[in-house]
Amino acid sequence: MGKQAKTAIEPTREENYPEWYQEVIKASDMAEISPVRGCMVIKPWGYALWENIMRSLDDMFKTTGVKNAYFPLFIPINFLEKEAAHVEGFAKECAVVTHHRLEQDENGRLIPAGKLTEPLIVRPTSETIIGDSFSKWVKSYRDLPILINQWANVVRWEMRTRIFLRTSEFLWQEGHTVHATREEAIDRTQMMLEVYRKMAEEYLAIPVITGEKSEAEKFPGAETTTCIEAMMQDRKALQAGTSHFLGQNFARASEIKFQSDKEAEEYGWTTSWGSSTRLIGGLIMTHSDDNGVILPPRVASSHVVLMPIIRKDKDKQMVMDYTDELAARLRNISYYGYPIRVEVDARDIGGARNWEWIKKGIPLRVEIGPKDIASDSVFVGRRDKDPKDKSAMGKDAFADDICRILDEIQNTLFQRALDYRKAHTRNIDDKEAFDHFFTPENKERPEIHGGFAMSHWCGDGACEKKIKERLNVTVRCIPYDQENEDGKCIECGKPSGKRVVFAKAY
RNA sequence: CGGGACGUGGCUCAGUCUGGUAGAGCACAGCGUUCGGGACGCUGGGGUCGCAGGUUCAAAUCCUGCCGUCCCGACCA
Repeated sequence: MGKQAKTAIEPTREENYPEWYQEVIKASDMAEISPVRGCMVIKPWGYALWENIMRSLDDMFKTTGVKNAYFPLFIPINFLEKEAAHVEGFAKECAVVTHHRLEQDENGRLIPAGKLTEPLIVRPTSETIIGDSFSKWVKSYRDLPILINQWANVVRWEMRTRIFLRTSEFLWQEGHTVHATREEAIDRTQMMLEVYRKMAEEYLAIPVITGEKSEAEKFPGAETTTCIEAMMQDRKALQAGTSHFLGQNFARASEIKFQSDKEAEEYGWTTSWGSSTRLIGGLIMTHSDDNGVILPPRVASSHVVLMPIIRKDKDKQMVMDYTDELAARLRNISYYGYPIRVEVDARDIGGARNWEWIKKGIPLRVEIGPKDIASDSVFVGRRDKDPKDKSAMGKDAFADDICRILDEIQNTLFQRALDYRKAHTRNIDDKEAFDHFFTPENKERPEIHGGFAMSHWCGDGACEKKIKERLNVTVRCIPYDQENEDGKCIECGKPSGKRVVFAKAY
């Protein structure tokens, strides 16, 4: 009769969202903070999720003709210097390597010796180092387009870190392309944004708004930055992927030039696009509840856990055989081209076993005991339903139906998230209503409030800045999917032809 | 980097004000009883009290510095 909490995670989302987030991750065993400031250890349950995300994205990239390559972790400082806006954007958060040797002092302490004549930065992003290679690879229009992606770690020395959402080191992919024409580069930017939208919505079950960033929010050095924006359960916006049209800015900086079919020397048109382990943070904050993580089946670390229930020693062999046989059968089933991922958990640790898997977010939990076996059935719990809501199914029916059930869970999660976003998205045309929307009732301990305000904006950075200073609300994106509509800027009242998404952001 | 809170077994915390043998619950291991159940009993393992100095006969406790975590801000995927 232990002290049984109402929810597996404390505090609840309502009570303290940021702390809930930390606790959910801890309880799921996906990752932990490391002894290194701002860095995380991604544990197997979290890394499996990342592997599935990587695999799906990688397949999609390759379908569009992109090939993988790898570029150095270290970048000479003068490479970064080449693009002015880029310098301004990244210089402050660069980790710098200044020495190449350690020597022991009299106390046995290791002291950096061997100062580098040219310090190196640890890549915060790779436009410049990849641009250097591209400048050598591109001679003629016949060499174009160049379509490259790398899976890598990057370092941005952030002031404030949050596991998965903003860590000093994080894992990501960065795609870099060069094209002969502006139009082709813009097409590529859009194409990759669509890959991210698809990844978010169809795999992670995170509904997103696609659009363009404002001048203030765009990538340093980009001509335009496009993005996917999602609403978390605290109603803040999370940028979950970006695709940049870089114009000729980086081509000029890195001397990416080619001979056109008209025999003229021209600068290439480049793009870059990235998504990171932040997606995992977004997934957690979109779907998880007060009992822990909920993983969408298409990227879930595992799909189903089989939990044999063994009451008496004499049953043990029989129950285990039945379980192992079902595990093998399920592993032979293909779900979107890959085998069903099955865990068998035979630990005798009581109900804690069941709750562990709930907190880890596995889509399906299956209990298998002598009673079930007698009727050739299994006892199934779904993570998109209440923990107590479990039901018996014929074993064959379960195996035959598992893909459909997983899809059902996938769809439920997406629909739930979409409904939530819709419920907290408003068209707001009145400044007072706008301010009220973004102001918590309780200023001391702000409750979950606000959401996405679809409001008119004149496009002036000054208005954007005023709103940010007053409410800490920014233009998250200028959505593509909307009709042009005349209105007045929510801040200054000047005419505007479009609504934009205003929200507090991660 | 500014403001605030905090740092004691894996986790949550007591002990700090008033210096005097490091504690509890949960978790973990063993045995037993239970169990379609986030069980119960007994036994046991595990902590140089974030780090480094200082004061003192004596420091988790007092002083100084540093490091880290969380929250709010500035910055950002």
